[in-house]
Amino acid sequence: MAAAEAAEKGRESLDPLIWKACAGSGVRIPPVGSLVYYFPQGHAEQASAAPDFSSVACDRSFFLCTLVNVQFLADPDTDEVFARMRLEPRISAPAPPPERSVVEDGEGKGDGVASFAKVLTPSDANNGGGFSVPRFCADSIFPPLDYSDDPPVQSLKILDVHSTQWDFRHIYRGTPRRHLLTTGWSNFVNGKKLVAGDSVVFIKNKFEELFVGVRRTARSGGPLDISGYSAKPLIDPPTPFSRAAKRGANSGSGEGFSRNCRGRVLPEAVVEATTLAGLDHPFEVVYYPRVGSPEFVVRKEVVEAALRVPWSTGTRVKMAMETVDSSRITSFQGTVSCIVQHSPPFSYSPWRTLEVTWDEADVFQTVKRVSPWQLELVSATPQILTPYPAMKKPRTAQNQELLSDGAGPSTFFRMSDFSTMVMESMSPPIFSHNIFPAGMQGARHNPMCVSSLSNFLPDITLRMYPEKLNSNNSLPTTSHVSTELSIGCASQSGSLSPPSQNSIYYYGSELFGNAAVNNSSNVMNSSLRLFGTTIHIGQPVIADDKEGCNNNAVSVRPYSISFPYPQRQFHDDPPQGLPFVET
Amino acid sequence: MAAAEAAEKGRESLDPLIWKACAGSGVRIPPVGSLVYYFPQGHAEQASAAPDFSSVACDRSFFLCTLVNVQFLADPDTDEVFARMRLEPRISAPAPPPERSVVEDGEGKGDGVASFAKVLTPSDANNGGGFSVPRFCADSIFPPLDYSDDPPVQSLKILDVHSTQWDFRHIYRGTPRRHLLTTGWSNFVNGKKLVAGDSVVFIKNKFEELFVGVRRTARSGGPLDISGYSAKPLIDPPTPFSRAAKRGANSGSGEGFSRNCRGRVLPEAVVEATTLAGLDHPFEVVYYPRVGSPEFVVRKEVVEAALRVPWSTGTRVKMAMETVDSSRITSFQGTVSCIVQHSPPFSYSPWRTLEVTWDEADVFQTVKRVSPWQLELVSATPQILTPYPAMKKPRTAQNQELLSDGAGPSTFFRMSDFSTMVMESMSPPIFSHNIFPAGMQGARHNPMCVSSLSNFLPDITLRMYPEKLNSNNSLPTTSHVSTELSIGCASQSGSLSPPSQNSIYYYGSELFGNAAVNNSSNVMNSSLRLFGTTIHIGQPVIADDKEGCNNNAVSVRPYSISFPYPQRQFHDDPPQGLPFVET
DNA sequence: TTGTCTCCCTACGGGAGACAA
DNA sequence: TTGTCTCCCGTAGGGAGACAA
Repeated sequence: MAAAEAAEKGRESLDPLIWKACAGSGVRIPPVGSLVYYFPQGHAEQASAAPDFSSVACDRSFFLCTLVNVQFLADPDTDEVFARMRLEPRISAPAPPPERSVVEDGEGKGDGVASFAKVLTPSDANNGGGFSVPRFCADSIFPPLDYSDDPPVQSLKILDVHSTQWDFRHIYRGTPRRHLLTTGWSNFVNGKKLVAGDSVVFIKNKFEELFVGVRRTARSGGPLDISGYSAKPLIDPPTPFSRAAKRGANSGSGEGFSRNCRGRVLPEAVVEATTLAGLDHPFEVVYYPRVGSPEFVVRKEVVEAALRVPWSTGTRVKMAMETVDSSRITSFQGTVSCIVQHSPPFSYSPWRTLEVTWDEADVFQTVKRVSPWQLELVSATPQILTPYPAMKKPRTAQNQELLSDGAGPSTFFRMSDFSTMVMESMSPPIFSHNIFPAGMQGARHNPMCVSSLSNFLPDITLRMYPEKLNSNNSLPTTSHVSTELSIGCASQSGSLSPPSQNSIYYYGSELFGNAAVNNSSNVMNSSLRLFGTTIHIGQPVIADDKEGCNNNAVSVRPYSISFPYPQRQFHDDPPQGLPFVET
Repeated sequence: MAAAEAAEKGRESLDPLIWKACAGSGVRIPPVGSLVYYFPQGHAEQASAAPDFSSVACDRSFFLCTLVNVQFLADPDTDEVFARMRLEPRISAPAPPPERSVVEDGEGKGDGVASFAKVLTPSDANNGGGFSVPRFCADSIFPPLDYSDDPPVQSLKILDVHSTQWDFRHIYRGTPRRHLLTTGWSNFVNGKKLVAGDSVVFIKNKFEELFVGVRRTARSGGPLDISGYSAKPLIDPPTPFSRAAKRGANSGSGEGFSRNCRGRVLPEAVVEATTLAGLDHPFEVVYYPRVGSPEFVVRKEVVEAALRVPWSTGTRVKMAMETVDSSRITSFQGTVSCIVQHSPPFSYSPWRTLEVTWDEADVFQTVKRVSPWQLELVSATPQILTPYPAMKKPRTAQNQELLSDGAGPSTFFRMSDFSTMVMESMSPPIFSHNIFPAGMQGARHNPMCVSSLSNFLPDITLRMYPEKLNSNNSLPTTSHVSTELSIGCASQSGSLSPPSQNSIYYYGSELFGNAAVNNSSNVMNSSLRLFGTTIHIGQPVIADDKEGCNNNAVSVRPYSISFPYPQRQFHDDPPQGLPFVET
């Protein structure tokens, strides 16, 4: 069984609310009983080495399943939380029982659970045993201090995910006054082997009991490469989860666990799960929630809704991401720069098929390729205020060469089986849209405007995604539109509006929680900047993984990086430039 | 396979000479290819909990095997050496190939290997990082210091059993001058988790390379109970060899390994080995050499020779034991006080059937029950100089009740199958003795003299052990006899002499090495003290394990404890009263 | 508000001779 | 000869305010 790989890990389930707080509020575990899609590619991203799928007879790259069981667990060595999910493949899709999962629901704060995460600064992790407690954390999570004392001080008893108690001295001192954890903190840092960049999560439940969780950063020394997934040459060398380093001081110096962002799951477990799924047998998967490791078990409705959207190069999108302190959700905006086609056996997978150039170039570029359901459309009708001089010659010819490469014309999603499933489960009204006339191939290659990717869709894809084509004609948008100067080619007005703003939001809120809804509204009511790319503007590109859309070609050119996100005022980003995704 | 239990332990074989030095010179591993007996009881003594033999169909309690392979290994966690032996059961006994094992051979010092063991004092283990190097160790093992320096000092690079190097500063300083290890010693103590009572073994090979081994004491806190083995209620609770205690400082405090004298071997491995042996399938066993854990894989000749000896209550015996510094072998003398009969399924086993009251009451009583091949006969004809007033009434009646308990009369060794094998392999001359007339049962219950146990042997046993009965008539002894006051009832002159002094010595020297021969001679030429017991005097007792010969009944009464063993002048016993067997 | 610095106090590690068993 | 003590020094841990980002 797949369970063997984590056989001795995580004896008992955690309180789901505590688990969720440790995992981060952005993590969505579908409710038990719901219909989900399982994506082996996403599973493989969590493996310590590249799984060898050559033995898998089935060539499907996603599997419709019923989620029959979820265990909320924690790694005994690293304290990282993970979920073990039992899945039963479903050929046909019976009506899913309407059930809601605590973890899928929004904040969990309504349950009296509050949490605060902080990325450890070098001072927190290295120096003489002190931890700077952000004021918000002290005020909202810790019991109130008696400020009539001088200095105000108290002892905190905090349980970790293994119910081991840690004692900390919480003191409010210094000039100016600040909250600190002193005695006990050093023990904790050593015991948990924390380094700068790791996060601690302080959690208070409705009984005012305190808990502490840990999120590990991948050890610095190499950028976290999660930009894309290629089935062949998975980068990381196998890092066995060795428990060595119990030797004397002279020998090994290891910490006893890997900090690799992969490495928690055995490659064999992925292959096994995929094999079992292909045989329509029940199987188990283990999911470690991490920023940059999106869920690979996703609600059926979420996936299918996302695939109804007419994603194309130049589409303006936004992606919700929780702040590092897990207190809020922020949206980041960008432009679809590339439609990725994976290598076999995942040619037909929608997993991470959209490559996005993010507006905030510095912090977000490491997550370049995302899956459609991670994105929301930005409902903007951008006004092209100034023509942008093309820095490079439009590569129309080259892209057409690319299209004619290989075996036949590339398609957006060539997954006929998936499409079939999508269509089976579609609600009738969606089918009532008009079919957009085909035959637009190569119609307008104006660098100032974006042709829909559907221009390149062959007939079969048009038949499979009728509503996508139709949506290209639906308008108008109701969102506020930025009046800031926009550089480059934004999506053409009227050609990118989502078919149904409501349906997008519905699933978006499913995916990202209620906070995301509120936040998205905020963003929509805020100013909106748009960036373009110099190359792929107006040119839908279907790129193979190996060929790729490398950054040289995409060439992001931010014009202005000041952007008033009111939501970020309480962020706990470490100031020394740790990549956002590592927190 | 039995190997699974130690699957990840001990990757590679050590140099057998280093292994032997770490194990102690008293350890004898039979040579590969030789015929041996395997005793599951001895194997079970090394298990972490009482093996459950109920599933073992075969009721044999020992197995004639060929030793087909030996690996000399070291535990990666504790540094303790152990041997993995592969055994092939043999129904018939072909001529064993004459081969000698390095480890079975005597000192190993002829190979240029020298070693010195020291029991760590509290100062060595606890205090501010120093180790008092005995002068002999510094002179014989360490490279010579340049005594013209002031102070003389050098750096020692010493490899442990995993080839990890440890650096020590060796200095000769203080008034009066003494050898010390300073810098590096504290690291070593912490790294190896040494405590007072543990031993370190410094070893020099013929290339003058230095090695260090570790022998662990059972954690003080309870006396080491290895006095006897009962199949049913094995005392120790299961102490899983957990690698926990990787947690923070607040939680568990474990060391990562058990200091239990049992605990290295899984009970299931013992059952598995016994099961396979019973099916005449090859199997593997792991043996951890420890004082008090005698070898359970013993050369066939050694066992059979020992069983030819007419052991009986009152027999004067001696047992060789190496000094704690492994530099010498010392003999301890005592009197057989009890013949133990085990509970099923080991009723027919010779394992630890002899209970001995040792002359040196304080240091040796913890090893009360021994196997015949661990003992040598003392060829003495003790003179009873003063009648000893019985402190307790002779429990003749009670003992006779005990004899009539259970299913029929108890026997010396009721192991018909073993006897058969012994007889098959016996050399013809041994069979040429006369059969002693039977029917002496209950003849003389004189507390001043010891009746031979053979008095109680039923006919079947007489047939199996003809030479034992015959030996009761063989005399005289040629040994020196003590003129010290002897208390209690010693064995009657003329009734205990061994049939062949030479044969006893031959196997004795096989078992304990050449040094034992020399040493034994020394002892024989020294004065000889004899002690008796107040209870079992003159009463051959066959006791069941559960009923036992408890100490209250046996009641050792030493009269004089000064005993000039010249061999002990260089001992490294810690002075604070650690039991001898724990070193 | 909070990250980092420096100061400074204390505890502990550990190296030395004194001294005694 | 060597176990243990006490002394004493150096370093590291860590708790405090200063100061600046």
